[in-house]
Amino acid sequence: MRNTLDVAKYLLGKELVHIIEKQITSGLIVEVEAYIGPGDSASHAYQGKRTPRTRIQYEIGGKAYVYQIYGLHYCFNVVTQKEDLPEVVLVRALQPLQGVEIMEKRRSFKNNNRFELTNGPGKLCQAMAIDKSCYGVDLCGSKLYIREAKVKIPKHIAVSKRINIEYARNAKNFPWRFYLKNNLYVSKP
DNA sequence: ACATGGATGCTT
DNA sequence: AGCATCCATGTC
Repeated sequence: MRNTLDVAKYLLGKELVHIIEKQITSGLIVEVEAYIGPGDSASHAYQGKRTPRTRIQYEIGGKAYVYQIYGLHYCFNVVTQKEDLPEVVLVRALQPLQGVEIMEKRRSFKNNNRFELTNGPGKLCQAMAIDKSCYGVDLCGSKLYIREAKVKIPKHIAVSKRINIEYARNAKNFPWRFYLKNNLYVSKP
């Protein structure tokens, strides 16, 4: 079985697809972070915390963990492990592929830099219309799913510490952020 | 550098 | 019940 750090790296270059009433949007995953359960003080499941929000993290891998943050934005994660092992990969940035105009409309995107359409966890959820209704969705299904991309992009993986977890005492410097080197759609730290 | 924003999960 | 927190973003 793959550990979550391997899954995180594996997901880079894969295509995330969301189909809503024949409106297709998709993008290549170019930036991710791993959140590794009970021992990770940055994880929502730190110390085995079970709440209505984290429930899905304890189910079998391959499902969507979506949560709202700051009352404003959603974040999309992939549950990665077997039952009762709450580990996830947060998707932080996409390289838009299909339905760019739909995404721009959802984001009220005007004269902005095209690299800023989906270069952040909240931005990509808005662009892909991922919200609470996607909580727990099977990512091997046919509505919101991840697949091997037909388009291939360079897969040189860079590593860094995770973003915006200064509160996470011991875990804040863990090198669990992975992104594609030189890819312009990666978020700006 | 700062306001925004509300669900979430703590503590009483 | 009340309250501090937060895996951002956009605009200042």
